[in-house]
Amino acid sequence: MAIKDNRDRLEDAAQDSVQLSGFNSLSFRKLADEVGIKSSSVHYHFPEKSDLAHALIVRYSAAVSETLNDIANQRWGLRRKLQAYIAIFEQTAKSERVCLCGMMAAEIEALNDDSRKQLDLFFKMMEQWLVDLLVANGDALNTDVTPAALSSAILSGLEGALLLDRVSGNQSHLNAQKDLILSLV
Amino acid sequence: MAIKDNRDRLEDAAQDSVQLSGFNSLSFRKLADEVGIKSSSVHYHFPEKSDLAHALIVRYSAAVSETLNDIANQRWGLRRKLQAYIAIFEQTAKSERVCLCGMMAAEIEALNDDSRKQLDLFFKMMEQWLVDLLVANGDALNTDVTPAALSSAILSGLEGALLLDRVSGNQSHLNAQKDLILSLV
DNA sequence: GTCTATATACAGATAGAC
DNA sequence: GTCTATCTGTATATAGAC
Repeated sequence: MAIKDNRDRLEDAAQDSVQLSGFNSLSFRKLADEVGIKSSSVHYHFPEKSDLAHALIVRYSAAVSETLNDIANQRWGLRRKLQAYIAIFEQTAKSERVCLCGMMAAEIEALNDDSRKQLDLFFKMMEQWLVDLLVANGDALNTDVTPAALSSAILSGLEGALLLDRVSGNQSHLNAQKDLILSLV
Repeated sequence: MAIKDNRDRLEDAAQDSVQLSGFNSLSFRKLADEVGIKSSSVHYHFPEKSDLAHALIVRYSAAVSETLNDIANQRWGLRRKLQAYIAIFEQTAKSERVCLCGMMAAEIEALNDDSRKQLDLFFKMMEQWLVDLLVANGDALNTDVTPAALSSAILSGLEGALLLDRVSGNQSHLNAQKDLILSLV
C-alpha cells in the first residue's frame, strides 16, 4: 500500500467516525484534529460536507465491490459464497461498527441528491450480486421466494442485524440472520 | 383522546422528527417553533436532551407494546398475527419514516446508559412477543431455525427493511421480508 | 409554564498569507 | 496544501422576571 496522503487519512478517519456515530455528528474540526491539520485544510480537500459524504459512499462502495468480486471469482459453492458474503458483515460487527451505507441510510435526510443516488447504487449492487449468485444456483434453493426478493430480504436483514447488535451488545441478530439464510440453501 | 398539553405536543413533534431525520438533528429550537413556544420552555419539560430521548423511547415502547397486546388477544392464527406484526412496520413505511428505536439504534453513541437500556428493552420486547407466538404455534413452522433465532432475524430484517426502503423510495425490502417471513409459516 | 436575555460552545464555511 | 483569523449561524443550557 502506498503512503497515505492527508486526503486518504481524512477519509479513513471520516469513515470510522460515520460507522461509529453517524455522519451528522462528524465535524470538520474533529476530523482535522485526528489527522493533525486544521479544519480549513479539510475544506481544501472537501469544500463542503456534502462532498465528503459523496466521496465516502463512493469509496466504500468500491471497496466492498472489490471484495464481492473476489468472492465471486472463487471456485466455491453457493453455501460457501453466501458465508463469505455474511462474513463481510461479521467483520464490521466485530469492531462494533455498522455498515457505512446503513448508517447513511438512517441519515438520508442530511444527504443531497447525488449522495442519495450513490447510496441507492450501493444497495442495488449488493443485491444484484446476491441475485446473480442465487440464480446461478437456483436448483440448490430450499425456498419458493424469488431470488430478487430473497436477495432484498437478506441484505436488509444483515443491515438491520448490524444495527440491533450494537444495542444488545452481542452478535445475536447477525447470528440469527446467518442461521436463517443458511437454512434456505 | 384528551386535549394534549404542550408536553404531549413536544413529544409528538420530537418523535416525528426522530423518525424522519434522527435524534442528532433534532433541536430544542425547532421543536419549540413547531409547538409555538420558546426553547427555554422546552427545557422546563425536558431539562436535558437526554431526558427527551429517554421519554421518547419509553413512550414509543408503550405504544407499540399496546398494539402487540391487541394482536395477541385476537382469535387469529399464526399467519394472520404475523401479518399484523408486519403491518406495524408497513404503517411506518407508508409515511416514509423508520422505527423510532431503529433510528435511535443507529445513533446509540449519542444516548446515555439509561436510554440504551430502554432501547435494549424495546427490541427484547419485540422479539419476545414473536418468540411466544412462534412457540405457541411451533407445529405450523416450516423451518428448522429455532423460534428465538427466527424472531431475532424477523425483527432485525424488518428494521433494516424500513431503513433501506427510504433509500430505494419504494417498499421493496419490506415486501421481500414479508414474502420470506410468510414463506416460513 | 412560559417568557426574555444570555452564556458558552461548536458547527460549516471563507479570505488571504505563506 | 496548510495556516491564521474570522464570519455567521446554531446548538444546549441557565437565570430570573412574570
